[in-house]
Amino acid sequence: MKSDTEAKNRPYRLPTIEDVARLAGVSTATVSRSLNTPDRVREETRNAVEVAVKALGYTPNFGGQVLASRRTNTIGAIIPTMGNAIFATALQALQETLALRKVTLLVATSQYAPEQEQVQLRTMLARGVDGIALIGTERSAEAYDILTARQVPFALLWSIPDELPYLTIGFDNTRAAAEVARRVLEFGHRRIGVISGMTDGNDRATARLRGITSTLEAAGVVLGPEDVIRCHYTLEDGEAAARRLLSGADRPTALICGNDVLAAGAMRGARHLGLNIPADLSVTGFDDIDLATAVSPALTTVRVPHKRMGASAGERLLEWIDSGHQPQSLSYSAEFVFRDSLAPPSSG
Amino acid sequence: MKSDTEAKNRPYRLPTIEDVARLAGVSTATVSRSLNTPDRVREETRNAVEVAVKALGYTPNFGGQVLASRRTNTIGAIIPTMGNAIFATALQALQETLALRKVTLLVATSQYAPEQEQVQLRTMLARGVDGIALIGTERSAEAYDILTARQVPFALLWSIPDELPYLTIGFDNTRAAAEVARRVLEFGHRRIGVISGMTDGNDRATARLRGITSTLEAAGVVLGPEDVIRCHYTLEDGEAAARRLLSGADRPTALICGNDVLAAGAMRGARHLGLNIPADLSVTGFDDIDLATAVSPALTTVRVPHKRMGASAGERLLEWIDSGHQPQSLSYSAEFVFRDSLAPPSSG
DNA sequence: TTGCAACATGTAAGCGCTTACACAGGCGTT
DNA sequence: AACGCCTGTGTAAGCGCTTACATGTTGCAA
Repeated sequence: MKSDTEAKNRPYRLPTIEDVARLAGVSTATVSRSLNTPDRVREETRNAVEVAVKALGYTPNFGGQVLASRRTNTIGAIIPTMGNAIFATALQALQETLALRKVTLLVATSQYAPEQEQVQLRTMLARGVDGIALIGTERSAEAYDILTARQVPFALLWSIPDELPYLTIGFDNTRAAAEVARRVLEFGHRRIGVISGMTDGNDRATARLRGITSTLEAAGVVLGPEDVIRCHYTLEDGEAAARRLLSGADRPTALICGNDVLAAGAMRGARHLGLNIPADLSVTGFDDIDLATAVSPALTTVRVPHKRMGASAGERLLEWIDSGHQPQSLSYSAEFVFRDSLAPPSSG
Repeated sequence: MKSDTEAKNRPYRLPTIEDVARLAGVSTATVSRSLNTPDRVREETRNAVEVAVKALGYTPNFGGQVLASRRTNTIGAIIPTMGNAIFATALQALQETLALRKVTLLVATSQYAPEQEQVQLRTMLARGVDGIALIGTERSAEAYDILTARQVPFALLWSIPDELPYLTIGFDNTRAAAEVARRVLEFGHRRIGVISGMTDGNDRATARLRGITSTLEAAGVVLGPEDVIRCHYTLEDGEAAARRLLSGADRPTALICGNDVLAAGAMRGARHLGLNIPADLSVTGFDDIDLATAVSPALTTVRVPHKRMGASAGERLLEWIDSGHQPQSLSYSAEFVFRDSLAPPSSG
């Protein structure tokens, strides 16, 4: 009975290192060394092992490897969503970097929900990842506790240190957003609406909003609560927010948006209201994803170094894992990108 | 010396199942059962174990678990790129489905390159994934050999069986593309350009192109080699292709594109040439990603059941893994979505 | 020739978990 | 009262690999 069942699932048992050793006429230790540290083995022996490996179609068993070496060669990443190309692409850059080093990427999404993130975090740690990449710095102390208790190397992307002792690889969201606001002001706008992402639990959104409001206020443009909308990051949310902001009597002449998706949504909303961009309304985004140049007029936005952050995260994490020492944090700059969606307000 | 080094890396050794067993006053087998099959353990015992687990902060060691159970609870997915939201979102749906069952997702991208895919495939198998999701059906016999030799459950997404005995979860690309062509013809277009993705190694692109050309030909519209451009799937490629197709003397009045990204690129190209859409030129896409409604006019396209494919892939793979039997393939329908980018040609 | 590195390989002890099997005790049936 | 069965738990044998240590070889200096 039992052998029957077994036969159904695994007609032949996969070759083990022992099979290879036997066929090559060496010990399992030598096979292991041949595969992992080839330079510690005589060429002749190495060849014999290689032949045996090929003949049997041997691949090391992952579980055995992990158990014995205490390494999974796996890194985890938890991002808010794959729906936004900015994260998806950063992830791809990370994965490509890791692939060069034979490390694989475990991914999960949090949907911008801290509890979700924590669940995923736990799962990843249980999977024994050697390192973890997370977006942003704002999360529960508990989450950080889990991380540090396990002594797992981790990198925080997208933000720069808030005096945190952790490895961060990011850019100054506040400053970048402030520059957008400054440019909008420079074009002469005074009635300005802001479409921000949800700020709770999201330090990037918070930082950007802070950059915007403080810059505007410094210029004497004070935003009322009805001038700022916080919403989720979808086209529909952006559109709805724009419609609301534009429905009042004293309509804004410019909409500063928390990211390109919201901005594209806002543009769609404005269009539906019969407004012309940028003649009747200027719109700015943030991220500079492809979408920014796919819409018309193209979006004024901020170019976020997403691929570089993804790639660097991979490099630094691997460095940390190998050396046992936390590497230096990294701060990139985000570049303002001027395009046609921003223009002076029509004299009205 | 040795203990020094150890101390540096791991001040406290992580608790093992044995520590838990000792503290709870039971055997390791009972701890294991408490955790994996709680209903086989008396409540009282289970509680004792739970208390011990909490007290020690115990998490099962992944390597040990894998080695003993011959299961990694990990599923791999190899997609062409994360850059296109259609795949990123499908992946997210897959991941969410798996998360419900405590299974994690390993991801990799192939950049539409079969060799790349095969490398990634090997890596994933070496990681001992319990199942694999791949896009499309066209790949080397060798790739299929690897898969079947290892007897790893795998699902092919996005296409429907080409008489393949494998688990496929897809839709009829040919038919969907044919419908697009039919609609374009219905609107009266006769001068038609096609911007297709690269067709080699890409059965979806091939199928779509076939659907388009055969439908057009059946209506007496014969495409010359200069009317069809095959390019990569970026906005820029779409734009460049459109410029080329639109630069000739007898300009097409409609452009049928292999996906929404190409279509958005084509729209941008047309705009730069001073053409008005849809008055001067109709454009159609494929996928119905957010981008399709972010551009103006909104794209006529085909709604691809990407989330459902992702989710179903997860379910069927898990089913296969658990039961040991390959589940039935699944065929979804792809719905034509009419929007403003398609209109009759201007009488010129 | 001898002694001693340096190198190549083998031996065997785990790594932490799951699970087949054995066993004890309680229950219902005959 | 004897029997068999079910339930709950323990015992212990692996799962396949890495690696510290031991052993055997070789080459070279003394």
